[in-house]
Amino acid sequence: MPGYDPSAFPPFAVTVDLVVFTVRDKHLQVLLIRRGVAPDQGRWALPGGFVLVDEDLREAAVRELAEETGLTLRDVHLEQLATYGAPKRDPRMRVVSVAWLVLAPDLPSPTAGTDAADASWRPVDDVLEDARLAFDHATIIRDGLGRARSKLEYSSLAASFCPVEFTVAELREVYETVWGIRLDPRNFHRKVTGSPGFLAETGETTTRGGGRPAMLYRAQDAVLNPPILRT
Amino acid sequence: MPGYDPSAFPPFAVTVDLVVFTVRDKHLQVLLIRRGVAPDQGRWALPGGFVLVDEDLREAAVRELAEETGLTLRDVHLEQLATYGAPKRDPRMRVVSVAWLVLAPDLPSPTAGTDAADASWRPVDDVLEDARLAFDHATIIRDGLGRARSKLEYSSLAASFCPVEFTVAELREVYETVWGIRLDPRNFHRKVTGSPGFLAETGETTTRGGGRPAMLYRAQDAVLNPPILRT
DNA sequence: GCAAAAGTGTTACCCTTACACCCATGT
DNA sequence: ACATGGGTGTAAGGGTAACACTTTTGC
Repeated sequence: MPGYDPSAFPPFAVTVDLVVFTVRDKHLQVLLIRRGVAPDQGRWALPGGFVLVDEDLREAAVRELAEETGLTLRDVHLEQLATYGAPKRDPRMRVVSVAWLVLAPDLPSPTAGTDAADASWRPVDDVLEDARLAFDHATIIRDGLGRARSKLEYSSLAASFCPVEFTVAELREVYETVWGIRLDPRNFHRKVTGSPGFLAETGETTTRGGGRPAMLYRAQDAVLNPPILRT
Repeated sequence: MPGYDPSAFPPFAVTVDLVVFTVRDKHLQVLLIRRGVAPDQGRWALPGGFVLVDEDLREAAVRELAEETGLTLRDVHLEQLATYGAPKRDPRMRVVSVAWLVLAPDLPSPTAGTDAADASWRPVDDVLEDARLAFDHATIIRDGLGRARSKLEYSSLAASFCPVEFTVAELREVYETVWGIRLDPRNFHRKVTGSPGFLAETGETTTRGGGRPAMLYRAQDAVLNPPILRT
């Protein structure tokens, strides 16, 4: 492989696709956009777009996130998921797409004020059942779901689904929703409040949710060694 | 974003880079190739190359693996690592590289009979210290090392570093080398032989390594739920 | 007072850990 | 016989899981 010859390699288009998850109404939901043009016109697709000439991949993801949802890095967790580049995944041309996983809190109308008028939250389970998704986006969402589920186990990422200040019960609901299981509220409480580096007390309480006032916490670090209980 | 206009998006070159790890001489080693041309001439680099027009990304990784090392999917574990596309990572042009993690057994002369004459195994620790690596390949290797270390914990991937038939002690040496720790041979033995779906007995034994003959095993499934012990 | 949710105490159980001990080979 | 590594037994300790119980609010 001697020095590069511009005509020696095929040109690709490079895009970013965003798998934006949130927990809303006791369901894990993913942000989708209805395609207005062919191919796959009328189908749901992941938000995303082309990477610009002088733009890093993460920059492109952040930009598209802001353009299509109004969300910023202060609001969400963002990490690279995987890259998809099957030759015919887009029938028009050779497109390689770098997919990003975004975990967002259930903000009020996160898609308002954007140009993506046809964006909406859809329950992940439903979406993967019908699977009338554009391109290979069903696969990408499936991969994102797997990543999200496994990462909750050994990180404190669940807090990314919560507002800045949240209660232990709200955090527990995230785990229960994403994993589709029930957790013992008492053991869960002990577990997360006893994990150093996970939660930081705010000193304030709230009675949203009813019952005895609950302590409000903020997320603290990032990774924690022993996994969160699952039974 | 109306229909695609071929002149509306910038063209990229897309490559694959391979982070091939093996355990050799009690050290985790990575396969590197000395660059013969500018830029970064004379520096060590990861094996890799351009993705072809009608080729899937994984196909490209498999092809490059065979071309540069002679290894095939029957020999190794291969999984996508991450994608790197900083605008100036290659000074000549805009290159997006999809990196793949390869875990290979310590085969006899795996680079023989290939066109990559300057390929050689280098201890990962040394490589990341000097860091006279081409492009952003130090970052890629670091990411690959992190992935390999964490994946050993909750998968049976360690067996990918072993020959087809291996002893429990050989498997243990993989963990000890990759994690840089010592494991209790007796507890380790109980742990792995007691994990259903991890090891399959061959019925044969070997005395390589000395002492009492050791049972030979083959790798069985892929994932196992409880993590391997680390103390 | 009563319902509802927050949070604490307690105990059985299991898995890990540490290490004593026996087994089967080569020399 | 003895060294070397393979493999089993066993008991202490720590974390999990299940659940009784107390606390603090709203209605």
